[in-house]
Amino acid sequence: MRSSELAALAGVTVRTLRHYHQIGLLEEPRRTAGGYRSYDVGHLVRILRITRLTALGVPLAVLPEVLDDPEAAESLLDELDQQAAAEIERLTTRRAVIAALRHHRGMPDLPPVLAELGVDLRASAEAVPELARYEREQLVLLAHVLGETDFATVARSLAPLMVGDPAATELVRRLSRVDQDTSEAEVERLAGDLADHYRPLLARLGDLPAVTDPAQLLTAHLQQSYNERQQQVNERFVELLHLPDAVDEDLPTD
Amino acid sequence: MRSSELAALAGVTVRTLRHYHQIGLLEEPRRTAGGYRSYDVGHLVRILRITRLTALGVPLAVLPEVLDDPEAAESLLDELDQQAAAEIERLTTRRAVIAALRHHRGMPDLPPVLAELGVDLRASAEAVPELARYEREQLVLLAHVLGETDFATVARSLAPLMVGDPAATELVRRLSRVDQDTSEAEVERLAGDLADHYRPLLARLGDLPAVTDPAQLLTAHLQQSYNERQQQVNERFVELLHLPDAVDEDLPTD
DNA sequence: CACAGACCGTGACGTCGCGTCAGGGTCAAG
DNA sequence: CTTGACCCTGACGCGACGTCACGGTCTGTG
Repeated sequence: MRSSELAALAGVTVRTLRHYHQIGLLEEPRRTAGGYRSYDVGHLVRILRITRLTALGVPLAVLPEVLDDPEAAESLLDELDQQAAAEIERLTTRRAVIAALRHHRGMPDLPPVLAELGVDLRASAEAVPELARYEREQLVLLAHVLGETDFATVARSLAPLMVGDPAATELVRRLSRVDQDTSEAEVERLAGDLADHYRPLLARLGDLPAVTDPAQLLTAHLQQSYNERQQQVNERFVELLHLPDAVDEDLPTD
Repeated sequence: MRSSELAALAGVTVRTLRHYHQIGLLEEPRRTAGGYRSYDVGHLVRILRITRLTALGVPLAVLPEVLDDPEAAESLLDELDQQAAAEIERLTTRRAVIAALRHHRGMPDLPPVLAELGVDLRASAEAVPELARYEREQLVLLAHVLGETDFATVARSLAPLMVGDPAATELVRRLSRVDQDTSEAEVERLAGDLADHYRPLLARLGDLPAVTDPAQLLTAHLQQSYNERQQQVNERFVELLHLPDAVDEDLPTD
C-alpha cells in the first residue's frame, strides 16, 4: 500500500502517518525503488490500535507503554475516566453560566448571578453609555474581590441600588452631566444623593471579609473614570461615606 | 502596581500578562524609571473581563471583537454552548466505552462490544500468547472494516466461534504447534477443522457490505502472522472457504 | 516516448495559551 | 555595599498534527 491508501483505509491523514513515524510510534515500512513507502496490513493494524486508544484520550507519548503492557493499560483507564469526568463537569457548569448570561445580552463578562436578579444594564447603557461601562467594570471588580458567592449575597440585597434601578440610573445620568459649569451647590447635592443611595451597599461591603481592601480598588477605579468636576463629586461622595479617600500610591490618578 | 501584584490580584501569572501584552490584548502600562511596568485598576478590570470570557471557552484571538461588540457576544454564546455540548457528548460516550473496556482488562484496544458478549481474550492469551495477539489484531481489523455497528451484529452471533470459545482456543492451540515436522495429514485435518469452524463467520461477512474487501485485508494479515508451515495450513483453510487466496500485489508476503 | 497530472518525499514553520529557562538589570532592606 | 527578591527581554517547548514549499516519481494518454 502507498501512504495515501493506508491513510484512507485507516481513516487518518498522510501527515498523521508521517508524525507517527517521526515519534517512533509506527515502524518505517519498506521503500519502493523510487523511495515511496510501501505499507502492509501490519501497519494498518498498528494504526488502528493507536487510533482506538487516542480516541479514549491516551496521549501518543504513553502509547508505547500501554500497547503492550496490560497492567499499565488498566491503571490508565482509571486515569482517563477521571479526566473525562472532571472535564465533563467543567463543561457542564460552563454551559450553566452561558445559559444565565443569555439574560443580560451582549455583556457576557458580567457576573451571571445578576441575570437572575433581573439587573439589566442595557437600559442605562442606552441612557448614559460611558457611565454604564463604568458600572459594568465596577460590578466585575466587585464580583472578583468578593468571590462569586459573597457577590451573590451582596447583589441579592442590593440589586435595587444598582444600575438597572431607575433611581440609580437617574443619579448616574445627573453625574454624567456634571462639568465645569456645574454649580458648587449641585456638586454638593449630587454627592449627598449618591452617598445616601450607595451607603447601604458600602456598609454591606464592610461586613464582608476584605480581600485586598475592595473599597480601595473600587474607589481607585472610580477616580479614573471621570472628568475633573465629576471627580470632585466623587471626592465629596467618598468623604460623606467615610471611605478611605486616598489609594495606594502605586495606583496612579492619571 | 507591579506585575506580580496585579497578577496575584487577578489570579493569573505574570507570564500571562506578558502574553496578553504580546498579542495586543492588554495595553502596555506606564513604566517606572527602571523600566518596570506600573499597572492601575483599569488594567485589573481589563484582565478580569478577559478571564471571565476565557473561562467560557472564548479564544483569546476573538476577544477584541466581543469585548466591545454586544452582537458579536450574543452569537458567540450560541457557538460556545454548542461546542461545549458537543464536547460533553464526546466525553460521555468516551466514558461509556472506557467502562465497557474494563471487562477485557488490559486490552483497551479491543472493540468494547466484545465485553458485553463475555469474550475474554485473556484465557487464550495465557494459553497461546502469540496467536492470541494475532486474534486480537484480527478483531481490531474486523471491527474497523465493518464499522462498530456491523461488527457488533456479527460479533453477537459469532461470539462462540471466537477466541474466548474453548473450541476456537483449541484450534488455535493446534495451529500454534504446527512446524516443519508436522505431517501433511495433520495440516489437512487442521485446515479442514478451521474451515468448518470459521465458515459461518466468513459467510456472514459476505452478507455485509464489503468496505474495502475485508476478506482480503483479513487474509493478508493472516498470511503475515505465521511460520511457513502454519501458512500452509492457512492456505488450505482459505481454499476450503473459497476465499480469494491472493491479495493485492502491493501487500508483501514477506 | 514525451508529457500532464496525480501522488510521493523531505524539511520547516504555524497553531494555542501559556510554562520555563537563560541572561541580565532594578529595587528595598540591612 | 551587598543580598535577595523582583523585573525585564528573548527564545524555545508542548501536543498532534495542518499547511506550505520545493522537488522527485509514477501512471495513463496522445
